Amino acid sequence: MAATLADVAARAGVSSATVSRVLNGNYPVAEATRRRVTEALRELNYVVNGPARALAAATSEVLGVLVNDVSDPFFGVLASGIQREAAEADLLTMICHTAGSADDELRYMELLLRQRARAIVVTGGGPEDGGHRRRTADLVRQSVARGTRVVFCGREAPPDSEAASVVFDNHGGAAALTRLLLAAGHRRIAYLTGPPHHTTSSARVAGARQALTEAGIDPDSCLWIRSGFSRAAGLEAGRELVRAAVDCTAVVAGNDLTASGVIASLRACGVRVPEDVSVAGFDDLPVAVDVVPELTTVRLPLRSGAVTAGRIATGTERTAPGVVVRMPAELRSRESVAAPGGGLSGAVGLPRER
Amino acid sequence: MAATLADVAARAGVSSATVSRVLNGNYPVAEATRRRVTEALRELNYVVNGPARALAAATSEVLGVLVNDVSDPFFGVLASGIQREAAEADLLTMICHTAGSADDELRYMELLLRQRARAIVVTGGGPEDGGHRRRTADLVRQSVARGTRVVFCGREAPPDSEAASVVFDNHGGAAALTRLLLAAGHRRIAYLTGPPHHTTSSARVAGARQALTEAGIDPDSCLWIRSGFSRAAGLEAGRELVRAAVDCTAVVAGNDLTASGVIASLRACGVRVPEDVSVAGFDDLPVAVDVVPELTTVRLPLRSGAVTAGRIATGTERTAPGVVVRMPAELRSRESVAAPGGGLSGAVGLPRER
DNA sequence: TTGTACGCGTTATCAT
DNA sequence: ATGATAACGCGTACAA
Repeated sequence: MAATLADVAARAGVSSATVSRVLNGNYPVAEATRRRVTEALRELNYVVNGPARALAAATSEVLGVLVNDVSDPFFGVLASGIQREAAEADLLTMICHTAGSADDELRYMELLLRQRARAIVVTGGGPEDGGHRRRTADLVRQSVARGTRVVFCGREAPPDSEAASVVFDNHGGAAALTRLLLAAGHRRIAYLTGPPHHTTSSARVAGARQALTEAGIDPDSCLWIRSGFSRAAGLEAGRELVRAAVDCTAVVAGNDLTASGVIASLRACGVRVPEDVSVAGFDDLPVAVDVVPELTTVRLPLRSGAVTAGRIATGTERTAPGVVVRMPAELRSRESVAAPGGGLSGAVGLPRER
Repeated sequence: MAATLADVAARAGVSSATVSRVLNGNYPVAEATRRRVTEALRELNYVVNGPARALAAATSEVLGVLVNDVSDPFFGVLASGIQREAAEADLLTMICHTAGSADDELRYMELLLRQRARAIVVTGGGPEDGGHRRRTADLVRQSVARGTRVVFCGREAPPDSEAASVVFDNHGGAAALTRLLLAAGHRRIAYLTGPPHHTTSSARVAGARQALTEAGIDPDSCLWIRSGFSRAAGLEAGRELVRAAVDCTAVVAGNDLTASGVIASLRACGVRVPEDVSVAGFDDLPVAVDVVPELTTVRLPLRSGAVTAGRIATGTERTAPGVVVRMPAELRSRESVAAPGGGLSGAVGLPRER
C-alpha cells in the first residue's frame, strides 16, 4: 500500500539508488532527473521507512530522554533544553516518563537501545540501590557497544562506564543555603529531604549536614523529614508540621515545588512566611518567583546543563568517555527567608488570616 | 560488534529461525533447545534490533504522544493516562513536545510515521488554521494507509479522516461556568481567552458567549483578553488588569494554571479573592485545590479521556473509523467565586496586604 | 520440532 | 551521473 523507493523509481523511470540519492542529497544528481524524482515522490506521497533506513544505515534519528515525571517543571526545563540541541542535529526527541520507577527506567533504556536510538539522556537523580546501578551499568555498556551514546544529566554515570555525565552541585548548594539560614540566626530547622535512597536527595541532605557540622551544630538537632519532590508532598508536609506544632523557625524544602506546597499549606493554616517561619527551596524554577513571598532558593543552571548534555548526546560537543561536567549552584536570596520569627509552634493557633 | 540472531544461533547450534521462535514464543520449541538458546542469548547479551524487526514485521512497538507542553500538568495527566494503556499493550510510549508549534506538530507526526509507530495520539487543542488542518488530514490519511493508528485527544480529528477523537465539552463547561457567575450576580466579567486561533480557546469562548447571550447580556459588554494557557500568562494578565484598574468583579481564566497565576498576582497587588474579585479556572487540575482560595472551575475527565484514547490507539478498544467520543464537563464550585465584591477598580490602591 | 530461503525497504559499493 | 546489486537483521512460509 505505502509507496516504497522502488515504486517511486519506477514512476520516475530511474533506479531506486537514484531516488535514494535525491532523498539524501549526498551524491550528485542531474537537475532534470532530480526534478522527475521529486515529482514522483510527491505524487506517490512517499514517506521514508525509518526502520528500513535505520537497518541499512545502522543508525536512527531518535534521541531518547528519560525523565522521572513529565509534569514536573524541573524535567520540563531539562527536556526542552536537550530537545533544542537534538533538533539542531536533526534528531527526533522522544521523552519517556519513568514515574521515578527504577524498573521503568531500565525498561525504557532497553527499549531505546532496541530502537538503536542515536543517544539516550537519562535525566534527574536516581536510585542509590546497588542492583539498579549495576543493571544500569550493564545497559550503558551494551548501548555504547552498539553505538548508542548515553549521557546522564543530573547524576553521575555508573563508574567505569563510557557514559558522560552532567551533574549539578547539589551538595555545595545545599551547604550554602544552610549557611545562609544559620547566618540569619536560624537554629531549629526542619528539612524536607525529598525521596529516600535517591541521589539528589542524599546530596542535598549531605550538604546541609556538612554546613551544620562546620558551624558546630549537631545535625541531629534539626528535623529531617522524608517527603517527595512534588508540590503535593510539600502541602502534606506543611500540614503535618503545623499539626504537630513542630518547634522550628525555618523549613528547607527538597525543591521549589515542594516549597511552594509548604508555603501554601502554611498560609492556609495562618502561619506567616517569613514573619513566623522562613521557607527555602531548591532549583530556582520559575515557580520560585511566582510564589508569594518569593522563594529563597539555590539556582541550578538546568538549562545550560541540559544544553551541554544535549550537545554531548548529539555529538556536537566531543568529550572524553566518562567525562563528568560539573555545574555550579548559586544561592538566590529572596523574601521567604528572614530573621527567625516566633516559629511554627508559636504561630499555630493564631486566627486564620487571608 | 553487537550480537545478531545469527550469532546466537551459531552459539546455540541451531538456526536463526529457531532463535527467533524462542524470542517471540509464537511457535513450539523443544524445551531443551529453548534452554540452550536462552543461554546463548544471555551469554551474548543479545538485544533485538528494533528497526530490523519493524522492517520484517512491518510494525513497531512504539506509541507516540504529541503534547503542546511537557511541563504543563494538563498534558502530564493526558500523557500518563495514555502511557498506562500503552504499557498494558506492551508498547513503548514516546512523548513529543511540540511547544504549541503547528509546524512541530506536523514534523513530529511525520517522524513518528516514518518510524512506523503503531499509533499516534495527538493531545490538546490545535490551530484553527485551515492550512494546518489540511496538512494534518493528509498525514492522518497516510498514517492510516501505513497502518499507524491516529487518535486525537482534546480536539476533533480533521473531517473525513479515519482517525478517532476523544473530545472534552469545553463549550458546555464554559457555558455552565458563566451561568454560575451570572447566578452569583456578576455582570462585569473579564475573560482571559487563552491562545488565539486555538480550538480549545475558541470553544471555551463560544460557550461563555452563548451563556451570556442566553441570559440577555451582550457578550461584548464583557472584556475578552487574549492570553496564553500558562501560569505566567495569568500572572501577567493579573498585573495588567490591576494596572489598568479594569472595571470587573470577576475574572475567568482560560484554565486553572492561568487562574493560579491571576490569583497570585492579584494577591501581590493587594486585591482579595473572592472578596474584591472572583476568579474561575478550567480543567480542575490538582493545582485547583492547592491554590488559596480553592478554585471554582470546570472539571474535565482528562484521565478517563486519556485512557479511552489510549485504548483506541492500542487497539484494546475497537471503534468505528472516525468515531468521536464526547466526554462531559462538570462544574466544580469552590471558594474563589463569591457574590460580586467591590471589583478590581475598587480594590486597587488599597494598602498592600500580606 | 527444526531448518532453508526469501522478502521487508534502505543504503552503499561497484561498475558503467 | 546513474544503474545493479549486495548487505543490514529479522520474521515466516514452506519444506523436511
